Amino acid sequence: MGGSDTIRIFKALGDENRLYILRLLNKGELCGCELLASLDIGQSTLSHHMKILGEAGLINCKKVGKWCRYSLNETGWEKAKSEIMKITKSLGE
Amino acid sequence: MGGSDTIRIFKALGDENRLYILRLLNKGELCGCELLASLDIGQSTLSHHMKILGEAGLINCKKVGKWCRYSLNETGWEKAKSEIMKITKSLGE
DNA sequence: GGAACATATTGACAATTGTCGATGTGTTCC
DNA sequence: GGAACACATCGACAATTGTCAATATGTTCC
Repeated sequence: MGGSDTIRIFKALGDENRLYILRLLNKGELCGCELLASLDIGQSTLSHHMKILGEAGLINCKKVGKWCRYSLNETGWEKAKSEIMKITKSLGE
Repeated sequence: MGGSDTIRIFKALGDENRLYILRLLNKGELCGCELLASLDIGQSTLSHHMKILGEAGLINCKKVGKWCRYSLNETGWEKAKSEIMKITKSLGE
């Protein structure tokens, strides 16, 4: 069962700053300091959010020198989609 | 913009009991007392969860006598899907 | 090695959330 | 009307969460 995996994903999506971060990453890879410039939160808070998004499988962090190049990670998104599709299968027939 | 609407939806999805309720409703309409029998929470807690799901546009409540016939509501689900599709548009190309 | 930078971790705190028991509201049926 | 039932609301409380400042870790470049 995709039980608590799925919960973790939707929890991760249920925060304004995190959703905003994901919308930014949709346009391409970004590092933490670039994200920080677009948000109104401290660096430690951003780091915390990135951890939650990473643990949910929604983003990746590719280390390049002292930077993290953050990008969307397909696996978490696929789980979210498939859960929604499973529940709404009976709708719209 | 579908801003805080979307947040409310994902927040609503990010709870174990609520996700379980939605999976049950996927199989068809149910009233509160039927849901209650399948869960391990009190009646007031269930009512609270149903309110959150309703405000998120994920379920409907069709009043029939003293019962509520709860069912999935397409509008919330469509918003969730479209938000996910929008963010992941750049993936899997 | 040391300064400067990017990110992670820690500890503290306020705000939000999930839960409960008790009570309120509205309906059915005797 | 009154009992029994389904659901909603209220007030309280513990657990979780988002945030910050301070500090730690790891990297680059002089």
